[in-house]
Amino acid sequence: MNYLFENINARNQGKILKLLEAEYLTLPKNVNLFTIISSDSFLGLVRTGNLQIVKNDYSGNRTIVEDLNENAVFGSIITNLNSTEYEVIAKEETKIILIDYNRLYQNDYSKYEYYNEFMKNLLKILTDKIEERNQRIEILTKKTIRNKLLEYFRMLAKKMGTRTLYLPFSFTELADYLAVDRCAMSRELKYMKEEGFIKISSRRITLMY
Amino acid sequence: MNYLFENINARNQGKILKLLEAEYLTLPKNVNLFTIISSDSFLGLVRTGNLQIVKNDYSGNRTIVEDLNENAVFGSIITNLNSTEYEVIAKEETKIILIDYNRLYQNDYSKYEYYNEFMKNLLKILTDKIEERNQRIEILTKKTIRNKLLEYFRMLAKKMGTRTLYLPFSFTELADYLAVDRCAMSRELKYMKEEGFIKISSRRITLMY
DNA sequence: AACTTAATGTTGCAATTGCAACATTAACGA
DNA sequence: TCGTTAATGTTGCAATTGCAACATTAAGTT
Repeated sequence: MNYLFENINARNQGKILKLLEAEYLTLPKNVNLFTIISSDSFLGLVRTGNLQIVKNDYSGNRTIVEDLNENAVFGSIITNLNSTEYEVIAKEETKIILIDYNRLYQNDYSKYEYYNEFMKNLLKILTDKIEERNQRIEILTKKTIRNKLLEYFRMLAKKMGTRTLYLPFSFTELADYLAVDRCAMSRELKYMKEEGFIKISSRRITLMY
Repeated sequence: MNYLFENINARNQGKILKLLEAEYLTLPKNVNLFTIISSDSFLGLVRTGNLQIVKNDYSGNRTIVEDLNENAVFGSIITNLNSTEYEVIAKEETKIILIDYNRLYQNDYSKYEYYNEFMKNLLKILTDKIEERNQRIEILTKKTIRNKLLEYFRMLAKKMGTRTLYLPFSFTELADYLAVDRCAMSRELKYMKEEGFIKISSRRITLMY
């Protein structure tokens, strides 16, 4: 895991947040961030709780763009939020920090050695975000629901190092993530169970191959 | 466009490249970078020419991960290349610079003020890469070939600011990009032409809606 | 120009999928 | 605990798509 403040002590952390005029916010459960603030040019950091970035497009489709937990970074540096199509929803009470995105670039803080560390961390986080996107693209690129599921399961299993994995979200959300019809996915999972490929009990899935 | 050396003069550019022990390479047409070098932990910069990062997965599918021209940045900071599945192919003779990825993080160059600028540029480039990925995900998320095509055309048209757009790659490559069967895509394009949605002459496409 | 190779176009057909409509179960709030 | 809402499961059916096989055209090479 990469944290924005990795290798930066609490004191310097505070200095950075002050330099950048960071803003502290608490989002109640099920509240959309954009009902509280209007700007979309920020770098956000989840302190505690859980956030989802959700896109509702004109044809009524709903997609989870990101599912964010403690220490996760979000904002227009990562997702173009400048559209009414996006919602940033707290799935539970969530504490966040917002940093004006422009301040990151405007000033030259290179004289503060810890700021350089901060930038390095940010770089690493962005690299990870790209990797996340690449993985999703990898999955979406598969031509059948079964192959999308298998690719996804394979990745999760690899991350966890076992053949048993826990879905980080619900089946409804999984269907969104894979960009397939939930019912069709449910049917495919049934077939895969029947053929002995996988075992499912609630969100625990075991690969049998 | 964002360049790695934006706002850095030639002299300091040279210093940075020296600090980072950058390596200069020329790739002949149709040559895979990995037939020349073995390391995959680098940050690459295209000086002139054209590169494609292509993935061949185990089931024989071929996908263009990236299509890179002058000033484009590539490497494991953006795409996990640590797999024999990837090829970095020069579509024409291409000059590149390679920087050992680890050197970016290992040392503390914050004393060089231009290095901070360099990091900022890199940050901006990564942000753009994420945006690229998000756009592709947006497209791949559409459920029909027609909607994928329309979403893609819409984005290109928006970029160009007109209803007429030029495909940056061939139809075969477009099918890869959209992750659909080329023949099925060709059929769909025919229908769209017949219905008067679009006009096509070679790679120039005009939106009629 | 002749030849080779790559790209594009076309179509029938079977497989996969989305959609709709509904049943069942789980989760949640009063 | 009851009632409500959200999540999950199920299935028929029509639409979409991938696949295969082949024709045509364009591009590249000698």
